[in-house]
Amino acid sequence: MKLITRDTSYALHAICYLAKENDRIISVDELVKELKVPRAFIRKVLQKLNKKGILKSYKGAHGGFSLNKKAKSVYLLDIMQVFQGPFKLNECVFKKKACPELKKCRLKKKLDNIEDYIIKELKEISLKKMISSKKL
Amino acid sequence: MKLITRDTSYALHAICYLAKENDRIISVDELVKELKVPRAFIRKVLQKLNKKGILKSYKGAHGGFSLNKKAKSVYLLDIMQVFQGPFKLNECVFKKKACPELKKCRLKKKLDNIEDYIIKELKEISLKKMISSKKL
DNA sequence: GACAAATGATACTAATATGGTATCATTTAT
DNA sequence: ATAAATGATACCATATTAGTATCATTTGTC
Ligand code: FES
Ligand code: FES
Repeated sequence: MKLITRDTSYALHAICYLAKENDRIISVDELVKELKVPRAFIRKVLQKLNKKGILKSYKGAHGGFSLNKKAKSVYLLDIMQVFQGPFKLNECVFKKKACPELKKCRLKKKLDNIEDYIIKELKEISLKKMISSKKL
Repeated sequence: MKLITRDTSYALHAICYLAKENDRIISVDELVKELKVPRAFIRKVLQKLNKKGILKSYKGAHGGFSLNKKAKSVYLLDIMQVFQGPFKLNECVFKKKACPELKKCRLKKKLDNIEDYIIKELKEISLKKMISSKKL
């Protein structure tokens, strides 16, 4: 039961590396050397982040990637959702038909509360906080 | 990105039903009729819960299942872990070798904090709370 | 302009997890 | 003895995750 998949993990580490290097353009080659991650896989990850506007890409010789936003306005939740889609604790599914007890079910309400909390937490963690050396 | 799989969901609903019926022995047939869930699947789910000591089973004619614990001492986390294994936000994996920055990595620390929080939350939700009609 | 160095786009494969089914063995109330 | 139940297991289908490979396009440099 994991909340963060491999691609999200690679993305996080790549983005953290980029953030620490400020606006330097960094090639896939450099990232592969630094992070020891499969080249083809990380390329796909970076391209996706570029399409979502989190990274900027530079084509051609001496090309590469850099952050497209301030480190304090990139959030963990956003990165997770790029690769893992929207967050849903429990769909409350019984086959095809809508859950009959939806309105009075306490379980569903509890789960929704937890979901809201997790989302709030993940939204508060900015890239800046991640790479900071300060506590919390 | 879902935190609760289908089998956990079925388990929760079955267990809630059992809890509401106190110590009555309830057959798979009854559960299937009540919950409209695939018979073979729910059987597997119930057998697993029995092995883990959360349910008691009664074989033979008029057999079935009942709760093996007080509703206030069965927790959501336990049920989830029966089907989904131990909770791990992020394994911090770079291929086979241990993560080199494990000790100073802030990202890892943040994720661990979130993980701890989720576990704490899920541990606090007892079956009794789930089926209660009171708030929170 | 030729060329090399980079990313863009896309299609493919392999491994694992999830969701579900089927079958036969065993136990037990009647 | 028999029918009604669970136990144990093996199997199958689909989706997701993880990873690879290939060719097209862009761009700096000689
Ligand atoms: S989760 Fe749907 S009624 Fe409980
Ligand atoms: S998660 Fe391992 S060094 Fe950051």
